[in-house]
Amino acid sequence: MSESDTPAFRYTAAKAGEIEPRWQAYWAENGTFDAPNPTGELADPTHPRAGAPKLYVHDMFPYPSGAGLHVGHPLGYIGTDCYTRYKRMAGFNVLHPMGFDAFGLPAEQYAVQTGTHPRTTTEANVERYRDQLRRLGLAYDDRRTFATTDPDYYRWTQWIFLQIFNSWFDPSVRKARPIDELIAGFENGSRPTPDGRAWAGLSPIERREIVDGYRLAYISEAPVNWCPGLGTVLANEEVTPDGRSERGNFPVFQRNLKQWMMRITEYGDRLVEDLDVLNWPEPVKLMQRNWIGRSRGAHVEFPMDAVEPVISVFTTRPDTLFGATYMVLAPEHTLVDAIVPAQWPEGTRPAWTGGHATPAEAVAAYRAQAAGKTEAERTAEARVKTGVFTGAYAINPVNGDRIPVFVADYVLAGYGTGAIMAVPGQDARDWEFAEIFDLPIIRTVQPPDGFEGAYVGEGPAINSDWLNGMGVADAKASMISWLEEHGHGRGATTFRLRDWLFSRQRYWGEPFPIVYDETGLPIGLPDSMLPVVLPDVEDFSPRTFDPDDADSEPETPLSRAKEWVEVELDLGDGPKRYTRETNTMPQWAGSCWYELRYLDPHNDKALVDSENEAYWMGPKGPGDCGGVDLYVGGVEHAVLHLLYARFWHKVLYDLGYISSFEPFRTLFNQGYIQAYAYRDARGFVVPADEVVDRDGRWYYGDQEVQREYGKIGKSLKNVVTPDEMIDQYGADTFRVYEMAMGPLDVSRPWETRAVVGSQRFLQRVWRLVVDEETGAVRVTDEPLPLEVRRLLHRVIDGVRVDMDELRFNTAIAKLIELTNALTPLPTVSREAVEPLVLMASPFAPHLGEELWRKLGHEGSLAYVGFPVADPALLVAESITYPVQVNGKVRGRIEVVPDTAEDEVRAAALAAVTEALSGRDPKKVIVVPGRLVSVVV
RNA sequence: GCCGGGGUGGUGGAAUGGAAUACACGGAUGACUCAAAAUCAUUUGCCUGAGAGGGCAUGCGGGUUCGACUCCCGUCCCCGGCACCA
Repeated sequence: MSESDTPAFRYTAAKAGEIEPRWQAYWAENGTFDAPNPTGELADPTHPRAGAPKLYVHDMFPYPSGAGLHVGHPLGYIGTDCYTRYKRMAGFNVLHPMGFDAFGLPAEQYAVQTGTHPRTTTEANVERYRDQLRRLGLAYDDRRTFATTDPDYYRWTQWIFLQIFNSWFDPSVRKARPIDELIAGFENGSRPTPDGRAWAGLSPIERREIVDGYRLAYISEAPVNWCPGLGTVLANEEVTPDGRSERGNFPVFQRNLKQWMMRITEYGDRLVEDLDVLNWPEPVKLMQRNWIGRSRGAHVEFPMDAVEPVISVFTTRPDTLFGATYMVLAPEHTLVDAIVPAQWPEGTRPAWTGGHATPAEAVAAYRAQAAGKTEAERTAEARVKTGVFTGAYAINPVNGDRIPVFVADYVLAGYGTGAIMAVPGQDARDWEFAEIFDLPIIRTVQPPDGFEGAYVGEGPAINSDWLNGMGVADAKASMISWLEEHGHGRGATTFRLRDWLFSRQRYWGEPFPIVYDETGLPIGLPDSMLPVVLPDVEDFSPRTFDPDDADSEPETPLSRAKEWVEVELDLGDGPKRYTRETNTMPQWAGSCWYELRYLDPHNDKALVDSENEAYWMGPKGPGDCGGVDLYVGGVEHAVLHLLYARFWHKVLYDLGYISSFEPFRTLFNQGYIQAYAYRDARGFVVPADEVVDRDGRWYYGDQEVQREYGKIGKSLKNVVTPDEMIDQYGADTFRVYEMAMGPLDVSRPWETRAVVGSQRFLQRVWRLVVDEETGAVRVTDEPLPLEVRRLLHRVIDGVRVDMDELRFNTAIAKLIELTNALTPLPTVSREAVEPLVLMASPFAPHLGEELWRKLGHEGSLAYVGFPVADPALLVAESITYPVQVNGKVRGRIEVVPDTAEDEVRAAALAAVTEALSGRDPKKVIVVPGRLVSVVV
């Protein structure tokens, strides 16, 4: 395009490039988007929205990577920005903050490669992100921003850790309580110690060990996911189903290691139940329910016929107990050795022994074989059931039957009790195993006629004594009562959810506010010693290993900072030597509570002032959970972040620090912007922006290439950045395009060549106000033609509804319609243009401000009321009725509103006489205001 | 395997059980221009027809209804989650 030919005052990328930074500077100077708190340093009673209804809108904050933003990243941010700008205009006191999730692996890995300190790269990346977001015109309250790596922030992350460390879960009230209350109970004798010993008779160390066993944050030596390739342990949530690390895709091994855990399992019931009150997408709730995996059933005790130990099993189907024909223990089950007899019992079938001379040998061989398999191998083997007889028999408590006990790896050590009663008639896995080992199958629920295999459905109980004829639910309840009465078991609930592995062997994370004394037991530091600042070290690389070296030992980077680790402190009993905890917290820690800190970001007395928390996040009434009014982010956080954040929030609620018991009342998952990538014949990716489309085929130079659809990324050579789009079209055009592409929650492909449509729309809006040749404002005060006025009010009405429901694509379509209706009019009326500019401004805020100013207004439009439709004008002047004959439209009639039904009917029949071709209508349906349907 | 979500023009998408395809991209034609770009105007689901019109279309097959993209049953395909969880 040649500069000289373009009208001097047309809205172009260059014009946008001049307007946009000017308004961004104006907003920053005037603190336009600062939201007043009810109290504290951010209170402002003179603010235009002080005392107005509040709205807290919150985005999942970004991890500022070295690569910067691509066009996909800001989709949700633009969405919340449009929404909050609209709501602010509509009268709400809107809080919309942004921060940075800046601890984590990439900065550390980059640091290891380049020798730059992670803080240096992190700070540079954060600055770059701030600039990129600022250029988009996002309206944040900049006073409330922070990075999780700021010591002022992670001081409170550490403080919350200490609250969790200093709490225990009291099942009788189903909530966390201060650990001091537990200790007081032991001291005054109102609470017995777990093993019944008298508290007074215990040594201080024994007492500390007992108390440590109750803490919500605790150290355990338990099987954890050890990833030698990363040099760190990982949470279950960070391990893929095939047993590899989600980050880096290295093998993960089960190892017994001493690690910090959080007792999230205690919150299993509440985490499941409170999902019901959340306004979240159902798929996300379902994923959380599945992850937590609450199962209700019973524990049943099976005595052995020859030895002492009793085997406890968990079952969800106590009603099928009469069909339990054998038992299975996980290979790792601790009772296996205790029940194995010296010899195979008389008459043991050869197929059960695995060819071994004694049960001990058979079990040992099977265990060795099972332990040698990785998770991936176990899954890969198509789940053919394997196992071996232990030589032992148990007694089915309900009928006294003697049933064989097997060891098999289809029973998992980590779930339930690690042992099952096998009911092949009602369980597909047990059925398979029973067929292989030729074990008896007893049906205890009547299947439908002709049914083959394990029947897990509903039906009357059979072969089950007093249960016979009962439905499954009744039979379960009846069996549980019987078990409890006879001391053979009790109703029980188990969870798939495991406790949260909370320590990592990394440098770039929050240090634990924990030291160890000479006993080796952990001691929480007092608040006065926070923050525990991450020390500067020479070598911040974690020790990594050969990814397949399962026997390697974790080594934390902080353990090499000797002068930091070995410390003299006075913890109230005089100066003593202590050793600091050298693990760091996982990346999730910082995002577990950030929604609270935005409310009161500089408070150094508390993580958040309770009045401010109650104002922004408090429950709106009895039964309401409180929380952020709208939380927007990707569905990839459906379990990890969202589960951890809910857990911390509930602990803080239990301890009385906050009034909301859920962090995010409403959740919205935005879709992803994806992009096409192209590969040549050899399978190599070619730059997407150099591929041309000819007749439905794609060419790179003269060679044809194949198109695929997927993520935006460097390796796919299809990255488009917001900065490029801003340079080529301006931020407003980019914003409108992203919002107009489709519904916010749907993923869609990026298409740069379609962006021009959004620019044309903004150009037309601009042209309505400004003469492109002279720059003069061309708006008049003439009244609008009535038809256009009616359209204007229909658009206002529709746009408000769309905005409230985050349906920005249809809101923009309506604005385009209005613009297209105004464009051909001989004069441009202020009556239409001002509402149009106001309605367009959430999407194109810089253009909106500029035109508002040109229209003669002072200051910013951020607090000007959003247009309101006149209901009188929403009623159409006349109504067009389509007239259907046998479901097909054969004519139309036009009538004034409120025409009597008889009249409409007569007019309609007259309009379709030709189509009726003399036939008599059997039936005529008049839908008022809609259509007329004639049946012949 | 189980559980979700989704299949509408060349493309992104629109449609409280009531005119399918709004709005935009792309395409076509025209105006302006020496020309091109930009802009503006017209047009654009498919088939058929000179035209008026007619027929067919919301993955596929049924059903409910005066009327179905929308509700119900079956089926195929795509995307996502979980995966021996007793």
